[in-house]
Amino acid sequence: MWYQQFKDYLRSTQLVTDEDCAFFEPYLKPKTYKAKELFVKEGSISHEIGFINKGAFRTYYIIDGKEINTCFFFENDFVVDYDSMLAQTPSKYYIEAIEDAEVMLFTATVLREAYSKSHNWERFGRLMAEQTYRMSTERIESFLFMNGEERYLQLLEKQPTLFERVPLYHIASYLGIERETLSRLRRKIAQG
Amino acid sequence: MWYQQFKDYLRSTQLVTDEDCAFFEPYLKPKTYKAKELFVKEGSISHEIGFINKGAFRTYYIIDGKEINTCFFFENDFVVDYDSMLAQTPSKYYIEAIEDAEVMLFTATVLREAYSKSHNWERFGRLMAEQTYRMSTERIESFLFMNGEERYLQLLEKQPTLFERVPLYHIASYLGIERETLSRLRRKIAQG
DNA sequence: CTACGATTGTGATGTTTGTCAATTTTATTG
DNA sequence: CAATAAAATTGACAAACATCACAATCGTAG
Repeated sequence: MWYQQFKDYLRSTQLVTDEDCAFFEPYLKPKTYKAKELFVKEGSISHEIGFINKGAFRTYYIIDGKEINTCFFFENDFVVDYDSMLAQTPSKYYIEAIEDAEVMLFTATVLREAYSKSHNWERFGRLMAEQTYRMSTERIESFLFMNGEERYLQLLEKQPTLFERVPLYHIASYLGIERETLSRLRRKIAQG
Repeated sequence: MWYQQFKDYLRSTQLVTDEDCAFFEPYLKPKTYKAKELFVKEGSISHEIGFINKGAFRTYYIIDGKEINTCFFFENDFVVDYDSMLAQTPSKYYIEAIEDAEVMLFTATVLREAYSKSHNWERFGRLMAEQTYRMSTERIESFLFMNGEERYLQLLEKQPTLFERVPLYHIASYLGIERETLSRLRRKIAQG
């Protein structure tokens, strides 16, 4: 059952009690997405967060008619335009299912209410924000410290599963390089 | 008086009560830094956070013997290697005073205690983390969306004061370009 | 004022990566 | 299985930026 997976995930964090979980229960809405369906559209303000039971999403923006990926989400991740949700400003991104997906939806309003009502949820929110920040720092550092080749090799090591589920041209744009450049890079590395 | 400035800042956020503030008071330690003095050294784990009453700091790392700036702090900012403090891992950065500075120091331990004791402080922590995350996202986007010239123009518009307090070669490395490139860029822009 | 160091600017040249156009390989669908 | 679409590769060329070497300017201690 979908809700169970969410609950199991929350329990595993050891941050909230069963009682805290129960608060959310009535506000959860299951939803499915077909591959290529949009979760967030550029220009819209994000009011919903999804916990992914199954499937995958990508976040991308369009510049000069070209799609650039900034983020991938998988099982047990929260799919959300965190930035747009936090600031309540129009999203600069699209979020698209790249596989058929099942998510549990809840609204930002409910989340904020949980933050207000429960110190535990507030802490949960802080830790989520801190974790998200650290991931984003890592990404900045990868751009500052490394060149395209090093970023590729690091990604290969850190998220090998990404390469099984996502085509290379999506990964290239995530790495901040052109798909042609990634292709040449891979040949160079393969040849030694 | 130094503490007053910190208190005024906290009040202005409207997130914590006078009582919440009072909790911190006994743990605050004023300290001065001379220009070029280090606040954080690469390899150390950050246990302290500083509220800046006066002065400026920069965060940089060294790669191939070259310093690269990632961040500047000024009055009413918290100077801290947030990443190292959160994860309690050795810092990858140096933080250096670039002007004589006065800060109010407090420890990460005290902050965590405040988080536990007070829902208000926990919320404060969440909002800080969220804000920091958003700033870091903006920086990532500036690298993905823009070239050196566009990053320069954006910085000029968003933080004009930076250019009055920080030499151009520091700004160049913050923008991710060489100082020569920035110089050429500025000439090109000046000429139209 | 003068001299020195710090900062900024300039020219010549090389490297890296992007762009465009085309082709090959792989996956998907009727 | 053939037809078609999607993904990956390749080569030729252009643009952006780095590097190195040196010159000009600015600010400040003596």
